[in-house]
Amino acid sequence: MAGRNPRLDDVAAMAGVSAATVSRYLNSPEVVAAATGARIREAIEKTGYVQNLTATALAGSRSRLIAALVPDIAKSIFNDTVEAMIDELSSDGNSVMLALTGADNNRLTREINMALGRRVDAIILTGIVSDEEMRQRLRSAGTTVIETWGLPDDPIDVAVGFSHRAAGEEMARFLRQRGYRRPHLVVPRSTRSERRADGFATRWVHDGGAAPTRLEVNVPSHFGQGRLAYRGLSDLAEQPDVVVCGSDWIAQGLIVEAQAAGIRVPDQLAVTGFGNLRLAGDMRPTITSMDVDGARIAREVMRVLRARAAGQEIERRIDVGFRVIARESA
Amino acid sequence: MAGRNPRLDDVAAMAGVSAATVSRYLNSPEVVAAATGARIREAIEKTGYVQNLTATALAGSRSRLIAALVPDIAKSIFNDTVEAMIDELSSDGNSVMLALTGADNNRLTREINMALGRRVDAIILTGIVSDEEMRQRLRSAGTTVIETWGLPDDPIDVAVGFSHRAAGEEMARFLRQRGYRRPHLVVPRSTRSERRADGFATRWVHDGGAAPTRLEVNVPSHFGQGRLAYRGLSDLAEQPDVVVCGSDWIAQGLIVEAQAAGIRVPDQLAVTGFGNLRLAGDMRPTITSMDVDGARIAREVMRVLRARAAGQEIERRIDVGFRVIARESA
DNA sequence: AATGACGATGCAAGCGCTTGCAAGAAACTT
DNA sequence: AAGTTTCTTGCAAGCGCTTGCATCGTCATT
Repeated sequence: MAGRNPRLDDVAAMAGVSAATVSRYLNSPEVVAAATGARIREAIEKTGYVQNLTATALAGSRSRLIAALVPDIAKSIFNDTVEAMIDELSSDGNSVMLALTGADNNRLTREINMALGRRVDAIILTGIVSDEEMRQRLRSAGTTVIETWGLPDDPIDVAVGFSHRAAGEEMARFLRQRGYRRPHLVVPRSTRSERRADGFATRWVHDGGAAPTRLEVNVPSHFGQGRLAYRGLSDLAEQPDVVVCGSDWIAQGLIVEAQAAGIRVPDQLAVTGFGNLRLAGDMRPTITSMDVDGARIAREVMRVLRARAAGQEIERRIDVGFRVIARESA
Repeated sequence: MAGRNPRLDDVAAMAGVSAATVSRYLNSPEVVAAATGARIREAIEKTGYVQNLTATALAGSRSRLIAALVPDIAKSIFNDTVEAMIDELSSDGNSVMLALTGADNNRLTREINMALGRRVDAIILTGIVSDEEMRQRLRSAGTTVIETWGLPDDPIDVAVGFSHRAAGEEMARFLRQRGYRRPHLVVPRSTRSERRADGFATRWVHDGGAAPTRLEVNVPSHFGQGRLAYRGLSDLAEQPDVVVCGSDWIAQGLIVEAQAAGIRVPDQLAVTGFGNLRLAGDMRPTITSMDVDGARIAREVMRVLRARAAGQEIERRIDVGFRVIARESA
């Protein structure tokens, strides 16, 4: 090797053209003459040239970098969405900066600043940014900002998701119709889960039921919390006939604990989850859950991004809906 | 807003210093005089300046961008490691480009090129790059390359992991000592799993056992494959007394299916997993598994990165080991 | 044959920051 | 008080690419 990475100039010199032409060939091959293109291709091959995307980003107007901020990836309901997004984005020639924000506002702030500093083409948020100052900051940054999974009334920029409240209501309707009468809610302490629980309760009462009992659990949720939730049932004055869990993990943990105690699910106690994770369909009994099409969210996000790149207008709120998946557990 | 983002110049002008001084303040505050620093800080505040890290990367020698390539994140045993790494890296002021490679060599190639193009400071690989040409390419790229989870004899650059063969041997020793006699291996089609299975078989035979039977399953592994594996048992001439699964998911799927068929675990059939995922300790029965300290891997990776950044030498192979976690299932 | 129109390429001015070198000011030495 | 050393800061040349404008053939058109 010549000691340093080959540059555009080197390729240009070898192909006998100017750097500008090589640049054009790289970005829109159709504008350079076929013969020239062939020579350039050959020169690239020979020199082992790799375009320096940092320089490209600085000189051009796009960075082809997208920031995705998620709470976590170890046990997240969003992973399918995130995975699908990363997949699609990179097939489109983008790189994805993944940042974890946890439940911590400081980290969110730090990562948003980082993203802004890298001049990303878009910031994809999962979960809700509640800090009003930060929302304002993002609005004025002039970057495309996509909030996912939720569907705020007034998105920062564009939102792709569904109404958690409506999802809660739907679950209430479903269980009521199945004949359950005493639901108990296990609610992770996250805005979204709480909203679903509220929707459930409102609807349930509206339909003539008694206000459901409710247990709050910490996030991120996992099996252990389901077990805890099961044990918590004994504190209740009246035993529920169905436990509505904020995630499939909680549901599964609760089922395991119930079964260990000799309780038959769903005969003696029904259980529902949320997220329709793989495990929901694979455990015994299979778990009744609520499905959100993560891949669909990813696709809509891509549609927004492409529209923006092409300078087209796009609706600000995109509802991808949800649906109850009835299985054995309720 | 003035129509465009504020630049270093703007801050400099407002603070009454040159751009160079502001740059110095940003990168090593201690070299600029305290009073000047204060003025600059104020100017930054007022203008709302956000350093353009693209330009920083181009002008400087570091990009503070790290590429992490993983097979997937939806159902990966690596997630804890990846999460811990992203966490630590971003506290250190780096951004992480996460790319998914699947099982597909083309995608790996594409993402490595992308990373090289962005002039990342390091590439962190999870899983094994088997393509010799690619290994060579990475070697000559002059970037820090860290292979994780595995421990090849001849790393591309640095490797942080453990010997899968040794892990397999250890499991064989453990089960033999517990008195099991007829193991059956459920092996995902990945180099690492196969290596563990080979280690197990070799050791088992060496210790006087009969060669274990073996079932291969596709990756990525999940509960469903465990169920399949359970059903596959009936094809065996002789029934095993313990099933050694390539992942905790497979183990759990198999247990669920066995229990549904009325088989008691571990009395009638013992099961082991791999990865010591959360679920291993949370299901009933709890699953005997093999633990790899993902956070430790992340820490070692960070140590390598810091050493490199400081220009220090570092060992090329870092063994983080593993250990059997004995629980109820075997 | 003269005139446009058009396609292909080159020129050169950035994009916003870093950093080696040098100079002026301030603080010590002797 | 002159000579050193140590701090601070500014100058200016990059880092490697993109892109508006200009140029120059080449064809098609009249």
